[in-house]
Amino acid sequence: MSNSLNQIKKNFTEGLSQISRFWGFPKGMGAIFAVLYLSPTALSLDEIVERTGLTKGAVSTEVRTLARMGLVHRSSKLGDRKDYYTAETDFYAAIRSILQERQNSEFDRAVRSVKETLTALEENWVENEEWNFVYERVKALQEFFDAIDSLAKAVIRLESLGLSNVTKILSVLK
Amino acid sequence: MSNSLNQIKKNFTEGLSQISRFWGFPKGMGAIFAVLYLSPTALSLDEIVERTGLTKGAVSTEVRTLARMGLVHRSSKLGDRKDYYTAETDFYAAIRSILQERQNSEFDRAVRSVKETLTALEENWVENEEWNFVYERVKALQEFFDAIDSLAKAVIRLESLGLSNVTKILSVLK
DNA sequence: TATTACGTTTAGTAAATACTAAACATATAT
DNA sequence: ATATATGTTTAGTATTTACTAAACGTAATA
Repeated sequence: MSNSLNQIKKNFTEGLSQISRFWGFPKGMGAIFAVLYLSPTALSLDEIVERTGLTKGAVSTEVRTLARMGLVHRSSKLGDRKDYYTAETDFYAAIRSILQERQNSEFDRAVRSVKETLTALEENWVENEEWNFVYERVKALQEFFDAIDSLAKAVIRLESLGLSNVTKILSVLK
Repeated sequence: MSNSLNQIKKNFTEGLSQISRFWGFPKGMGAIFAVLYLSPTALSLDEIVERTGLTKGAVSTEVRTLARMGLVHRSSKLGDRKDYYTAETDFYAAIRSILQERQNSEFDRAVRSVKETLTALEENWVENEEWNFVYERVKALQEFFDAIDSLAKAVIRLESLGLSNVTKILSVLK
């Protein structure tokens, strides 16, 4: 029965919605990506609305952030003023894109505040045990963040190298 | 002035709170970790309450999940029935612990649903173009998740090797 | 056995977030 | 110029999540 495929698609979409929520994104985002990912053709905004059950407004904004993350692509057909959307299928590229997105934003500001703590400690320096202790700890955290940062940058640089290769490399290390 | 150190600590705590929220954890968790991290001595639950401004209930539950993640450790002093808490300072160990925690939980269940989609497609197979298309896509996603999974497992295996070393290795690759 | 010192659980509240419905903006077609 | 088709923004609502206040459980002490 042909209905079976729709049922399967629905299950898949629900699964991706959950995964989306798990990573701290709205579940609607996962659903939108899922319907695009399973569609052989590019979909218009209204088609996405129809298949996800969300409203135009929600789809409009969420599809934009998906595009900014590089998980979907917006295109247009000649002589048709609708926008059309397709899913990115190169997930490694998408990961790079997401990491790059995160480089800026909230996170960077917060990490910077750790570095500021460090300089504040240096500038108002008082030689005593606790001051030393706090300084060492903050410094260690800052170095950790630096390491994370360079790891992220390294991953970004892996233009053509699939994540699976990285996995192989890591498994050789132990 | 000695007050300055408290001010610096407060800024630091606020920074970690934001970082915590950014990664999808309650900001209170970040605050709790921060005060423990900057304390030279182990702190009791009530001391944490005092320094974070949270209530006992909140600290009680959040300190427990921090402990489960391996980010703090619970200990007790002889002849004192309070529990005492300290921050984990080996962040690489903590990362491993968090990854391990996530192995189970929500995420795994969702990922499994993708695999289920795949078998559902195989079992109800209908030979046509769309069916093939959907199958290929779902399969590609499933392989991607597998890669992520083995990457996580590889990282977990890196007992003694610091993340900073991984960074170096990655930077050599490009 | 009653009291005290703790940690945990629970029931309710406040705050944050995702989403809806509808007004709006803009370009195209009539 | 008016109407139509489209995407966006906005204002409000519903849902979820973090947190509070207080009751509760439990073990140690008196």
